[in-house]
Amino acid sequence: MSNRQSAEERKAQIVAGVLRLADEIGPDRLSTTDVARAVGLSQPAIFRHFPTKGALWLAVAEDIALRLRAGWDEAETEATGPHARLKALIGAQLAAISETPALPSILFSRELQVDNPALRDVFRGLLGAFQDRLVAAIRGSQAAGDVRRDVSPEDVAVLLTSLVQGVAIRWTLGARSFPLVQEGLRLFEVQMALLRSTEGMSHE
Amino acid sequence: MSNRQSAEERKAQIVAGVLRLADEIGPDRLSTTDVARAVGLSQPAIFRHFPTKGALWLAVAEDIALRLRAGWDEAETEATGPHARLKALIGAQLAAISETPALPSILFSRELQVDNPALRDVFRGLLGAFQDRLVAAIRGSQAAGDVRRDVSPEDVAVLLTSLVQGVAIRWTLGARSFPLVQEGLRLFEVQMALLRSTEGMSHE
DNA sequence: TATGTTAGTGAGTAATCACTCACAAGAGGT
DNA sequence: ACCTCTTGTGAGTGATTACTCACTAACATA
Repeated sequence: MSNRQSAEERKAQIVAGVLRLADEIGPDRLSTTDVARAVGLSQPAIFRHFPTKGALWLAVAEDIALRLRAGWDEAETEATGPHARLKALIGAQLAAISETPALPSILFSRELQVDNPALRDVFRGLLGAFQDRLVAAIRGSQAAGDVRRDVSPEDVAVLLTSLVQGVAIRWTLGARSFPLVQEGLRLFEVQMALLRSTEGMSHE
Repeated sequence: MSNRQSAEERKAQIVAGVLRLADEIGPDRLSTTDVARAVGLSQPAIFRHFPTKGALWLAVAEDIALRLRAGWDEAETEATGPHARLKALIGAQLAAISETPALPSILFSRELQVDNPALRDVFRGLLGAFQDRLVAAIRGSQAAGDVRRDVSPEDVAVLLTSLVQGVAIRWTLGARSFPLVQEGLRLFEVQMALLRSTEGMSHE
């Protein structure tokens, strides 16, 4: 009846199924029965591949982390110049959310916030890593004279990640009725125009 | 054994209990049994006051809406001058999140995102109303020459709400290890300094 | 072809969920 | 004291949850 597959393939299928269902019915509503049906397995088969539901979530988080970091790497290697690098990083993050729309919800799921501290650590580390890359890119922009030097790179990084998160929240709550990446990058340019202003360049 | 109380008081107690528990164990993890125990009632007593759990959530949303709007009103009446008005609005929002820390989680709960469209409408309306107040305040700031006129007030409002949400996310994920209002207002001033830059004042 | 390993199943488990129902008891008016 | 409305309870409902167990069938290797 059912196709027998290698454990590796099955795990990947299950993780993909969780991500799809987390978006459709919510991360916390998600039951192992739902996952099994989505993948085309019996419910106990899930536990053949993951010892607990928490372990399954951890695998999902690691999959997300992998894809996010890959997106950042690609953005940074392809971009030329400090402004392009910043824009590519922001764009990569927006694209990742657009392709994995369950991401914001997972950030606030009880699984992450309450039940699964390990999951929380993974995402905390991810956000921190993104922040670090942004700070580095912003320092580059400041050195190139593309961003005024009288604001701390850390604060700028926070403003930019906030921008991404804010757009993502509006996108999620607004039934995803506008193109996330496009709107996000438009606002990014607005913010960058503010940061590029010449006043204060020769501070101190 | 248990204190008999008026329905009005009990409803308020139950709503307060939901808000507290939503923060402690997550909005979706929350069961009517938990709520009952928190208030000191039997579990069926909850359904004496609210016909369904969804109705209970709606009452919670209306309580939140009431308090948020009251905070905005107070902020706007007490503030003098366009800058103070903007700052007071942002501060009120930060304070509301700080006092009701379950707020961000509720925004992404399955109850709101999936199960309870009415709840979703309430919060969507709330966010829209806040945005409108911000836009009005920003127009005032632009008229007073406190904010440059070559950026659209709508975009500025989005940037500022994003700032609030971004700080709130960092605060939530970071185990609330920094003072939310203080850090939020600090970043607000950073952003306002960028928006105050003189370049482009005599546009058009 | 024989054998050990691994991916799968069907039938359960105890716990928990929102919600119901018949009934008890406090409070106010007369 | 009596009546009535309202707030409460104890016991129970069927549905759903994560997870287990005994067992089977597909595969790789010899």
